[in-house]
Amino acid sequence: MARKKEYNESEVIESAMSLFWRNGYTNTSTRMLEKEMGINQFSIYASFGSKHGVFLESIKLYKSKIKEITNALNESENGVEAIKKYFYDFIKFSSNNNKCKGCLLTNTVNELGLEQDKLITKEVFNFTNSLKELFYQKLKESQIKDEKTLESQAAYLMVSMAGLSVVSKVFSKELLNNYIENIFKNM
Amino acid sequence: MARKKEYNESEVIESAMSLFWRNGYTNTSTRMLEKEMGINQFSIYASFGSKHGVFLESIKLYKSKIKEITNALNESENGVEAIKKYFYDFIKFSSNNNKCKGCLLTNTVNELGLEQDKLITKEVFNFTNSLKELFYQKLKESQIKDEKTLESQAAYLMVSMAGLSVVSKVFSKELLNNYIENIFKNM
DNA sequence: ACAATAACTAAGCATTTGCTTTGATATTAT
DNA sequence: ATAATATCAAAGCAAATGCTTAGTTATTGT
Repeated sequence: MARKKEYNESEVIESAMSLFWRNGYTNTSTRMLEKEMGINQFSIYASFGSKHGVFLESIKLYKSKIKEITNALNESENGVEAIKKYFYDFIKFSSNNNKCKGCLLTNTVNELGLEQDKLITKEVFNFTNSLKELFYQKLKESQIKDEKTLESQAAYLMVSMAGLSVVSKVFSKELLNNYIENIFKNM
Repeated sequence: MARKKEYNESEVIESAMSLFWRNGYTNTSTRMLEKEMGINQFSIYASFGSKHGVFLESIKLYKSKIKEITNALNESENGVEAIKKYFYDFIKFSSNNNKCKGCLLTNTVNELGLEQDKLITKEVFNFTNSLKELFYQKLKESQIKDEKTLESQAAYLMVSMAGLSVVSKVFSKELLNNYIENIFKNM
């Protein structure tokens, strides 16, 4: 019959994801993808259909990666301390030779806006909502607080986390640590 | 002698700034600028040299605009309450028919990264540093706290503000209000 | 009135973009 | 071995990008 592919689709997506994460969607050209993925345009289009197709697969991979640290939070029994650890875990997760790349999902929404890529937008809101829910559960575990306070604090932490995912790309580790410590000082 | 310009340079920069603010640098083309500024490419290049030149003028204008709300903070005597007001003022400032466009400076750093446009990067750090300093002064006015705490809280508020300038583009007014209220709950 | 000159319109330039086509190469079942 | 066919490399496509170059039009001091 026919020849076999010389590349592994999930391996080349790993490189693509890394490139999108560093440069954003628009500033990543198909020529750059070609180079980074190590396969040529024909193969990219044969496997993923379009640049956007490669991007969607990259997003999928990203989500599976970040799931590891949300799982750690989910399984922890340290309540609010576990949430704090989640903040620090994220910084480590998104760091690449001492520089944070932020969160691929929030980066994308920030770059393209809420309207341009509805699919990504939906992914982001799914993620932020479940994160808020997760924070709520963990807060409840370690604190005796009324419903309203729990809800308010969970929402606050979620927005703070979204903020962190962006400012982490710019500010020093020192400032970020101070940021996290102050957030949790009065939790 | 010669003919006079039919447009006012600071007027057309107002439109350019608005366009850059909404779409970002890369996603604003010279054709779009032409349309929005109401003058054609020849005139744009005659007046500002390049797309980047138009952008720098837009940044200049942006800074003069945001200065109004930092001035309000500077002149206030309400200490920490004035800082809180600054947070709310910013949201109002960046709102355009009920949608926040964030901060043009942080948007740009976020889009282009710290390396690509050193001039903008410098502007941003000048701004964040003076904002931190301003927060420090206002905290000092209304609180009896040791140097270290003041420094830490000022830095925390500055990073929170930077975070707000980004997340404001995405989350609802309700979530943003809750975010601000929680930040200042324990100040 | 008119020459001088700046501002205008619009066409055009090279480069880069996402994507496609072409034609060769390699691998498979028979 | 060979026919079939999926993979590859490389050239090519139309559209969009930032920017420039004619060539026309309007306003000015004399």
